[in-house]
Amino acid sequence: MNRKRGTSRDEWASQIAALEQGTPPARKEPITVDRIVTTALRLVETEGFDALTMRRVAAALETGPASLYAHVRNKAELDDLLIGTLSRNVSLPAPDAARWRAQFVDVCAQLRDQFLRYPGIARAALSAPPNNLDTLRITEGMLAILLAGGVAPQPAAWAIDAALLYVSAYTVEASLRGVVDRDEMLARLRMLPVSRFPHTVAHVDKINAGDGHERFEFTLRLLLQGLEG
Amino acid sequence: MNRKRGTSRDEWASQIAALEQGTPPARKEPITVDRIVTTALRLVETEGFDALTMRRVAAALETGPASLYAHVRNKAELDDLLIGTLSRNVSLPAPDAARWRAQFVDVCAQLRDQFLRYPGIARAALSAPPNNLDTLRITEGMLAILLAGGVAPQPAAWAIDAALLYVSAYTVEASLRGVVDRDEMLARLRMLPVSRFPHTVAHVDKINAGDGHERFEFTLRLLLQGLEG
DNA sequence: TCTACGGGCGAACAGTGTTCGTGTCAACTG
DNA sequence: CAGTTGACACGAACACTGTTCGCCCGTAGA
Repeated sequence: MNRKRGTSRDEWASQIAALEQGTPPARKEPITVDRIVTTALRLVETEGFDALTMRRVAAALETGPASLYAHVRNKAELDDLLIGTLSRNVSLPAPDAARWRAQFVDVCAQLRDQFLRYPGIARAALSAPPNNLDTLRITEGMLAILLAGGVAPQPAAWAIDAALLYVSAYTVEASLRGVVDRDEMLARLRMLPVSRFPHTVAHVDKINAGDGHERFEFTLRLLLQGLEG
Repeated sequence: MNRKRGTSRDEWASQIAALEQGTPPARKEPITVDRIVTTALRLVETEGFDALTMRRVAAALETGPASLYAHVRNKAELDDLLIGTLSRNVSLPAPDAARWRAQFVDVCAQLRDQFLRYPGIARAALSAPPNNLDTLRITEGMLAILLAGGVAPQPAAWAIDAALLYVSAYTVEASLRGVVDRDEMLARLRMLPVSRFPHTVAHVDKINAGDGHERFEFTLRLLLQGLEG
């Protein structure tokens, strides 16, 4: 590719080349933050958060890594944008004092499903929490639900914080669960010496139980049950 | 350092050199897993988990990174060893049915303090949980406390899981808290438009409140309060 | 028409985890 | 005591990572 001084001659040549190809102007559509974010999300969805690399995103956009830094300050900022986009996907209900607990659990479940859809992305959620405006939108919605339910502001704020932390930790662990499968871990638990781990081996089946997100909802209900006094 | 074929001549020279120095044989004490772990822990304690690098550990041991792989399979395994060592530092009480809640909270607080002492190491705890024998020792102890308190096995197992996840998430966030300070975040919260974030700005002081680990113990008590029926 | 500017991007820098092959010492064996 | 063996130490390199520098170029404004 001889790129020596682009005169009208080169332009002429590129126009002719454009005629030859199917796509009309063959002009590469410009890189935008949105294109970066959607590309990154697709990458995380298919290959996991560890595969989310500036180079991989750039390659998927058919460019070099340096091009991304005109639109995104950091990889950290990219991570923030991702969890912001995910947060924008959860819908907040109008607070209903009658069923505030169910509403709260539902919001958490939405967030959980968003995180589970993009394996490992919850690690990013644990590194950026309060700044993001989209995250604040969720906490505001949760606060509205709890206050409508008659919960005092202080316990409400702390419960929201705890719930969000739990959702993140739960999804981080869940996306890790794919690596080591259940049966293998169950077998290892059974190998434990009964002398040192009596209760663990006695209830090994209870420990690993929990089809679907039974465990998840159990914890949240436990958290909410103690509220409102 | 001429290292050409170490004959008895070199040995002789090194013995003489040993005489000159204070330390008797000047023989580099061999690398062991323990030395690696303690060095790594010191590194994390002073510079944080991000500074924990195979190269940094090797440099602190005055060697190259390749030397570590004779004793540690992975960096992941090193991380596991670290959280194992930390777990070994928490002492488990003999279950007392009368004060099972306090005992449970105390164990969690011990783990929390261990994690807080080594900033960021909780991220490693979120990536290795159930395999480690030392972690299982803690869950066994917790299970003993809860069962002694009259909690049913299934809720007990789930509550333990939830508590451990919360401790990890809490400490991860806490070690991040050092980067962005409270006042700055509080100021940003006050800038929010009241139209969109009415409850958040109304109770901004409650949100950020919680001297010490008030928030931490609040959440755990909330979790335990719902148990035992 | 000329100029300035901002995005695109190749190349490079400083790190990272990990492996290969070679060295070198210690202890067991004949 | 001599010789071999095997485990450990480690320099160098590989394939990556995030990030920056500086150049090119196309468009917009004067």
